[in-house]
Amino acid sequence: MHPRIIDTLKRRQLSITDSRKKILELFLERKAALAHADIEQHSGDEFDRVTIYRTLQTFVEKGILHTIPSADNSVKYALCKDACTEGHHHDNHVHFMCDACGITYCLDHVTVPAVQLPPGYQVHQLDLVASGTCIKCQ
Amino acid sequence: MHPRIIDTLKRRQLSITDSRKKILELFLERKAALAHADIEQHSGDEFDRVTIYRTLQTFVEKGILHTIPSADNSVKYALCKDACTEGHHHDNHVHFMCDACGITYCLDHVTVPAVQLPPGYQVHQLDLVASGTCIKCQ
DNA sequence: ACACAAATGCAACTTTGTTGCAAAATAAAT
DNA sequence: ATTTATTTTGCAACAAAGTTGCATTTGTGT
Repeated sequence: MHPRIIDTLKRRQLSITDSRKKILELFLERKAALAHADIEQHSGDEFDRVTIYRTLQTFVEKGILHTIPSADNSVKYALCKDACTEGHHHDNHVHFMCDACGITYCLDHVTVPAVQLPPGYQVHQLDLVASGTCIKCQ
Repeated sequence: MHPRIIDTLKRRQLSITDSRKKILELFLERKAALAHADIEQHSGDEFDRVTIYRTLQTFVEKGILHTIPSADNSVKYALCKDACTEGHHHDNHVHFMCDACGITYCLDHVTVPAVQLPPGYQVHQLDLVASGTCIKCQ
């Protein structure tokens, strides 16, 4: 088991349960964004669907995961960096979705450039999703 | 009826039907992005749910509408500018989603800035969604 | 080991999206 | 203007995705 799992849960005062450990581990080892359906498959009927929904929701609320918007009604989740505060991710990194393999990555080292909005608009969050061909699918 | 409706449909060689006229009119008069559910409500049981799904799909394929990604599993649709070619919108404008009133706008005059991706990634599309407080909700 | 709190699983349900096909509406041809 | 061909619609049935309440189980702190 990945050493960061217990720590991550304890720091948020979350009970340490099998499903939470397993789901966190999935994210830590895959290093890519996962949709609810992906988790359901890879956890092999170990947990109830409802448990997965609730776990993902809790992880987002506690700042362990963040959601990645998509244009096809399939929200994905990805690990927040530790700096994230609870509730949102503030580091505004770019997401990349590969059209070929379908994998979505957080490009942690690419930051979203500033945009100049018309006067009167207050921005709280910026999400930039790039899609195309990833480095493995060239 | 808005004068552009018939023209927009004819140019794409689409049959001119009640549902298509009505749905196009909704977008033209609201000037904001609409989700499937919004359309279902505002067309008042006039059309079958299936017809709305198919109409939206057709409009996206024909370049009349484009989709706006979201992080909450509720894809929205918005009118393409006339310059759009069929299939996608190429003008890469910014989208703004207001947390207060829930309305999503296309900011047609704000373009997505270039981002420098790591070598090996080929970008075909960039989507930038800003969220916060819109000019009416300050 | 015990009591309390929290999380899970189950069942039932709602909402959302899809598919095939007959009926209806639109477009094209005569 | 009427007929024929094509396209679109509505219905029904279904599949998938997400939600809620509640009893049972699991985890936490003493």
